[in-house]
Amino acid sequence: MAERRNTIQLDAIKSAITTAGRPLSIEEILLESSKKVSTISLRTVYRVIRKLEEEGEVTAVTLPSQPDRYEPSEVADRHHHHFLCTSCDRLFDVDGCPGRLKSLLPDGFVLTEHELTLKGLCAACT
Amino acid sequence: MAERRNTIQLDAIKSAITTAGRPLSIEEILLESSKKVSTISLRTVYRVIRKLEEEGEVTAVTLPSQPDRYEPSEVADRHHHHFLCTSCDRLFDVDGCPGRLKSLLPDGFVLTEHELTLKGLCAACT
DNA sequence: CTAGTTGCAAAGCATTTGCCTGTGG
DNA sequence: CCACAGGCAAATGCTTTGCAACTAG
Repeated sequence: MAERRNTIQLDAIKSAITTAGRPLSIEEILLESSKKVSTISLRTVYRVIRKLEEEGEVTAVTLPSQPDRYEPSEVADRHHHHFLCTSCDRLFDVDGCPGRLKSLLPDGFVLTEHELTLKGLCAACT
Repeated sequence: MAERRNTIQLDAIKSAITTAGRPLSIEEILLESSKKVSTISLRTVYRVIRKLEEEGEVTAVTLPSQPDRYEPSEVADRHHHHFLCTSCDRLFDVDGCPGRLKSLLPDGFVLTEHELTLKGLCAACT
């Protein structure tokens, strides 16, 4: 049944996400895919992203007081952190990890995950 | 003009925040101060916390998908990070800092702040 | 022939506030 | 006597969706 159609909107959205090299917000995805399909709507971006998310193709990145951003799951699955530019509000991936985290813990605490968000100015905003 | 009254509610809230030793959510503050003033209302917690925040006595801690939590500004001003227990949902302060963060940055990026959130199980939930 | 798209209006949703009546510092 | 507390109901501020009519794979 589930006949799968390959629409230009789906294409534009997928391409936006994989090309960006950083997690994009719904608005950013809308903006970016508009360049290919000028009439694309916010509604469609939401619908497609939800579907890609369910299918496990994209993963959400959540920051405080910020809308979720999305990146390809294969990128998200590689352990990494993020850099938020406080000027242009764009989020970037940062490879590597400071390590030595367990030594920060109080006694009796067990560490299972951690999130590091760096903030400052990106190269374009410096 | 601003006649200042020292109510038992204000007392209970201040005491809850300073005694906890960790950032408390509005709900947690309500719960904790209820032990001293059983009739205290959510409305009052909000009103008092806002005032203390404006006066710079308490500082908000914001996490993704979590209500804000509050701690005394003197604690917040000492650079530290947080540990979120994924079982009891309580947030703890963690002293120290992994360092070596600048080396993670791409070229041309300028680092001004960073936030580290550790997650796992607290001593009580292990 | 239908999955997919649009566009807008409306629905979440969780936190925060307004208001108005009491009350206690 | 007036700043503050209490109790709801309602606003707020987003992000997300429902719907019904179109469009295109």
